[in-house]
Amino acid sequence: MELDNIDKQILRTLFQNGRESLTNLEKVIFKSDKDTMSHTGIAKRISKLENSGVLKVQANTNVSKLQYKSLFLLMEMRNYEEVQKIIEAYEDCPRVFLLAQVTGQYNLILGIIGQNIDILHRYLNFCGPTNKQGILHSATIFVSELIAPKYLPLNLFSQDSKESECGNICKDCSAFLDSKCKGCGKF
Amino acid sequence: MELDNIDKQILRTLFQNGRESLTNLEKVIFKSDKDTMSHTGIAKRISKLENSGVLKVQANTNVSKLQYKSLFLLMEMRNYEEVQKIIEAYEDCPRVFLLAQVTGQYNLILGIIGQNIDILHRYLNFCGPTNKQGILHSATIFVSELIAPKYLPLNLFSQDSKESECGNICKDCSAFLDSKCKGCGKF
DNA sequence: TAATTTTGTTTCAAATTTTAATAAAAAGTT
DNA sequence: AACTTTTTATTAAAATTTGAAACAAAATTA
Repeated sequence: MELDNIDKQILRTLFQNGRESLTNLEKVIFKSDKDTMSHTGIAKRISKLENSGVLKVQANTNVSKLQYKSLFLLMEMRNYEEVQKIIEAYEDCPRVFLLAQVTGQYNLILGIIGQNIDILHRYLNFCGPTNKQGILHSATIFVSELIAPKYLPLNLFSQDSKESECGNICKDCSAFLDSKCKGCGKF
Repeated sequence: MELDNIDKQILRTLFQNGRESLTNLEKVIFKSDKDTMSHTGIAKRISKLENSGVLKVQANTNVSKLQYKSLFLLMEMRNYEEVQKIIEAYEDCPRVFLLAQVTGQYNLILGIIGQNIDILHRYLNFCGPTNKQGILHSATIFVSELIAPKYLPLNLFSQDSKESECGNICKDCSAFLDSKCKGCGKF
């Protein structure tokens, strides 16, 4: 997918305000431009960008404002198959705000979020990826301040109670039973 | 800032589609709910969330679809002052999609993005944060696949030609002069 | 308790979005 | 080159949505 200047202008403007009206987009994008485009044309551009999977306009959340805490996990797995297992288990975990397969000493990086440090510790100890098989080595890095992005695309407030992919059953967990942890998706 | 269930529903729904109309939000949020709220009420909730800095509806971009490449940098700086210098220099860099101050062996994590591997290498060698003073140690981790978030809030297509904070002057750079690099904000 | 602020409702005109019909341009085929 | 198809954009009208204003209720503060 190649983007032309109009596409980039659209992305740029919607980055500032994702709910900007089409009529305003028309004005803003072509304010100092020789060529113009109708708001209907812009609407079609947006649909095309969305349908091709390049653009998604979303509610991003400033987790610092909510006092949430986060950490990064660097993981070295025994082999590629184990990497895949972790990815499958945790890619939809509501606590995972970042998941990347990488090359070098480590082969996975995860970003994990929690309502407070306690919950993060509990996650690490009981149901997080570092409890899985196939890990040769891992490093935990606590975030003292997340500077960018200021607003993160987080499905924090997911209510889906579909079976968790990670294989952990909250109702078997003492932290959950003691109400110290509210379980997946109950942020 | 505390969020109640209606706020969470709003965030959840706008996470799925940031341009959902207020009228639809009303229908979706209260479809199976005993209490309801007018679309005007929801609009006021959204404004409040935005004004308090918790929510921002933005265009997020799927960088994989654009074939962009990325890497993480872990940096250990000599002292806190040097950490601050890097943050000030790079927090607004259009290539930096992630910037966090952390504790442990390293004290900074950066995520860097580029149109291709070449540009990333050039950035590392010439104008990236690893060229700054005060670095005791750094590790570069190339991303082979970014799994989550699928859509990143990136100001990739920024056109602002305001002076770059990083202190590098593109017009003094051979890569820029040779058109091998298009400079900041010219994605 | 009273005053103030916050949060929400209703109503309705103004603004916006969507649809459909059409045209022009670009890409693909013979 | 000529023709067809596909893509992209325009206009205009209809349908929908938004936002302002006036008001009411609830929560907060003095």
